[in-house]
Amino acid sequence: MPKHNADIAAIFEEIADLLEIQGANPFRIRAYRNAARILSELPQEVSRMLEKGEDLMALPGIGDDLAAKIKEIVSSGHCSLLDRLHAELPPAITELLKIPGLGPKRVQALYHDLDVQTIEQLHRAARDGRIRALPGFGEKTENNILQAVEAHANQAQRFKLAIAAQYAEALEKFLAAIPGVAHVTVAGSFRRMRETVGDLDLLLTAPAMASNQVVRRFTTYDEVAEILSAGSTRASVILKCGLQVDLRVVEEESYGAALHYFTGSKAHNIAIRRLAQQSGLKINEYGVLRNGTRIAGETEASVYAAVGLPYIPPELRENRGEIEVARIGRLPRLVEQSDLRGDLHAHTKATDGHNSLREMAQAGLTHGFEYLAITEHSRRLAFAHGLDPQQLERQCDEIDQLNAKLKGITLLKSIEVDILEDGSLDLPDSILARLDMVVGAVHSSFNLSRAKQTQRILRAMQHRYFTLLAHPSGRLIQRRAPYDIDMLRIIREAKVRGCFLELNAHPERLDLLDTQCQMAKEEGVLISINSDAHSVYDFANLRFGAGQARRGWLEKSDVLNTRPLKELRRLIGRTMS
DNA sequence: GCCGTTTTCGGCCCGACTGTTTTCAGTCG
Repeated sequence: MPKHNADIAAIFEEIADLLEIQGANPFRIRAYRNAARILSELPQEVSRMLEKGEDLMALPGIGDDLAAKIKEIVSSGHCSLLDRLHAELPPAITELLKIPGLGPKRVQALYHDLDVQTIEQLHRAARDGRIRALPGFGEKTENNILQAVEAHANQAQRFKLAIAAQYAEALEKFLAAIPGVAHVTVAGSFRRMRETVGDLDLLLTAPAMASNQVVRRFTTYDEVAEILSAGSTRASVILKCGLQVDLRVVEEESYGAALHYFTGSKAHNIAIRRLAQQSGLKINEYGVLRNGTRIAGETEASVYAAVGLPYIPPELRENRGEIEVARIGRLPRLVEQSDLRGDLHAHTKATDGHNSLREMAQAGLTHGFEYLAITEHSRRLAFAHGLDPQQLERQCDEIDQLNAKLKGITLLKSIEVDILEDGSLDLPDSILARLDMVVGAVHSSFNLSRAKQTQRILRAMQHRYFTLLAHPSGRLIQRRAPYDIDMLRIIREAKVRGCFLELNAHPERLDLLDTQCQMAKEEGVLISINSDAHSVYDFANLRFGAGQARRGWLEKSDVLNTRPLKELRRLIGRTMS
């Protein structure tokens, strides 16, 4: 069984959980969690790195011991430390940590005193009133556990960014209207534009005297289903939709420090605070302090400046090397949504879209596009009314006629052609030759082996008219795993063939992943940030695509559709045989 | 368990809220 990075990360997470219950050194536990995070974000497989004889200790947070453990897991399929821990503690016990309110100490006590090993046993113990008798527990804690266990059954999922945005924006409006409130900012993973968010972190500024009142008002928001906690400066609630919202109120002078703290990521914050420590400073959510005296904190930039760094954009704050490049003045100038001059993936009602060519062109114009590629599905995708060669011919004629009348925007003749299982394209060269560009995509046979799936896509990219690979990994967030492919080989082939990869901005896709964007950038392959619009409203999704691109460190020059039309035509116009 | 402008030991981010006690541990973000 090949071990993927995610498998190894899961083993390290489990080790961390078990060590925590045993009361091990917290920094040792952190080392395992840190390694799990590093591995799950790593774009290449460590098993492959080992095959190639690369040194795992070059990875941040991986030292002698963890490198040896990774080797052991890859070669033998198991980890002796985990085996030993399983012999010492019941294997299901880490499940108990997922119950809100239960941490390692309480889980340890429940196991030791009541032999609670599973969530079912926990439920019974709480119902029978046996928990309240334990030292450090009480009636209230027991009740909370009971409720948390019952809520765990239909536990809250992570929310896709676009969905969270709807709740966030409504809340922002509500909060901004509260007397005394100056700033309202959604921080946390939402501000970092992560593809899904576990909760919303809202930061408000208000005078200290008003703080209490502001928190109370927040808890009366119409959509609040449950108040988890509410103090004088912070509160947590669950909305009716199941989304948790954490609110924090600070004074204006602390806005920057609080925003930095509340935006995260945790790993980034820890690294920044460590830097501060090294120069005798302390950073908390109220400011940057030297010997107890505030020296910065009103803006985020002032916090970074205090530790000798330029402002780091939120999307980069994952502790994936951004601090090191900031220190040497090499931060990327991240691409902005407004840099996009066009969109290279859109459908009309000729197939499964909802608007006409003209309506899509008009909408493109209002989004400031100079060009828009029309990319219907091809005949293989019958359920989407995919076009056959004759239908595509007719659409090309229509586009030519419309282009003669349109001012300020040019429609590009294209197609989202199916890449068939053997890597051939779903339409003949005779019609592909007439197009401005060819977008290829996989819509079937998702479960091929890694070798076959990779070969399939490589072969498609070798086609003389192939221009752009749409949604390269095929994953649907929380619904469908990516197909098993060697993305680095595909990116390198794109470089050789002079073609491009898409970052599909649809909130369900956001495909390429951020780390894969970074990989493409390093290999010198341009990315096209496309909406995959099926209606005039979908161009708004480019916001999420731009966010993902920024998380992938992409600059304007790394993005194909930041180019003016003339340059774009030169780039997509290559014909290789 | 990792790591080094505090270099091979001795540190490792920091504060709010809750519940149980009565000064603090546990949990969470």
